[in-house]
Amino acid sequence: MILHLYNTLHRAKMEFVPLDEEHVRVYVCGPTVYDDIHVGNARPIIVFDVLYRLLQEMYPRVTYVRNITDVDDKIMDRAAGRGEGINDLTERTILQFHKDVEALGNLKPSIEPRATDHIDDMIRMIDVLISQRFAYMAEKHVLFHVPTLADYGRLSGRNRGELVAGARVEIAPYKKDPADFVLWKPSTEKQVGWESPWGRGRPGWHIECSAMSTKYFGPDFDIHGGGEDLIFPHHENELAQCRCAHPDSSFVQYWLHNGYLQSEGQKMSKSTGNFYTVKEILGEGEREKMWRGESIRLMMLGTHYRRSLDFTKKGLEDAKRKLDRWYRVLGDFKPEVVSPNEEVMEALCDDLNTPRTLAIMDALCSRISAGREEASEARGSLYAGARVLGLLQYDNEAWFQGVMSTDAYEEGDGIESLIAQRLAARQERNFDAADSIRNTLLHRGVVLEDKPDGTTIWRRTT
RNA sequence: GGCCGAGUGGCAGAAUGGCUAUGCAGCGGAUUGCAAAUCCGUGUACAUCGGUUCGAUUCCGGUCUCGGCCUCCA
Repeated sequence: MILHLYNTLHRAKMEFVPLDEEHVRVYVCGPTVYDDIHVGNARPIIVFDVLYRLLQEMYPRVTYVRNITDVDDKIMDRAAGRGEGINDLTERTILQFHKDVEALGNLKPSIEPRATDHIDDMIRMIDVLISQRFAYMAEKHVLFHVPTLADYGRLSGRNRGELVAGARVEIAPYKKDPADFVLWKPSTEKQVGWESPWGRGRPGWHIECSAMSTKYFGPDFDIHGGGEDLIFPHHENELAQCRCAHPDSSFVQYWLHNGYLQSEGQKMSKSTGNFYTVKEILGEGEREKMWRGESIRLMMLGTHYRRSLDFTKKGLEDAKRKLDRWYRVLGDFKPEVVSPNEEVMEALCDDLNTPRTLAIMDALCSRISAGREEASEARGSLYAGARVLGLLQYDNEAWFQGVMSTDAYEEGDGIESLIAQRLAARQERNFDAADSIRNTLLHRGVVLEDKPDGTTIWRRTT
């Protein structure tokens, strides 16, 4: 099976050939930890988690690095605004981040480096750039000099003339060239900072990913991913730094970028508050807002990763229903072999075509429940397909009846006793009483199903 | 203004130069005390105008519309 991936650098789908067949290396830009992640931040994490799982199916060893940006002006501003220490803010945010991404069914990355643990690596790289005359000092800043790299702009498909012409931001007077960007900037006494050959200061944004990817992978590696908004300037500048610091290397072989999210048909915007945080969608105790992480995940995978996706409550409901169906069809089935079938692999190997994968799995599901399929084999395929997507990770009972938050629901005992009362009423053919109990439970988010053998099962609606 | 991407049936969303996407919703039926779940059957599409072609939703060009990026936002 050959994996094809859309490479932003070449604007085309290309066959994936790893630099080292024995060890595939993937780097993805992680969060800046000044606030809880929103559903837009969750998309690249889910998408590249699927890529990570797929690569693990195909190659003996995969290293997945996803960084945490814990030094940034937004962090400093937020902490100052709250009168809180920077470490308190970042530690708390990272804790919530880990809860969120786990609830969304993501594997842990192999390495999760933090920017603040790699200041020395950044300083060394900046030093090389200065000594090779790709960077210069000006008013306590160190700046990368863009004209030193002839084909700067190759990744984002723009030239310097366009950049300068379209610049919306005021250009700092100490820049030799308007396109030059910061590698190191000075910190005041009160601001967080580190000693460096250029005085006490802190790194610019782009240098951290360059320094950390180089540290863990060396100057060349396979895949670098992130949201499409990172193409410019972040990834363009990473590329520039790395190619200048390591002139014999081409840095990243495959650049992958996921599309943006909209929210309920509107642009997601922090200023209008038009976005959901992951924490919010996962509920934290409010039943109406409570959604399973897997519902969010499935919804995200229902649209191809490079297209824009409208995040809606209706979409979550659809995803939940689809998962119900899959869980129902599988029951307590656990297969011995969990390799996805060829059809599923083919769809995923076509630039992670998850919508097509889902269609294949729906077809499997229909064939199983219509009794037209050698059930255990089809169930195995369904299970394995779900596994490579990071879905169906719950036990059946936990999915249908489990509580997501301890204080959110009544105990299951109350439900069982009401079901028993209803059964008695039905046996007396007192259907009004029976229906009233069913409605009571429905209002508590519990749906009943009477089975042909006279038993009644129940499940939660969220 | 520059660059990039997209426009598919009621909704979501794939593939494809000629052949059913799929899911949800709808409609008809089976089943059920009623439901729920499940099954069977069923309708609706390819923004627009040209071009290439035996044939285009699919390729090319124009138009319109929408979205994204244009120095620190995934």
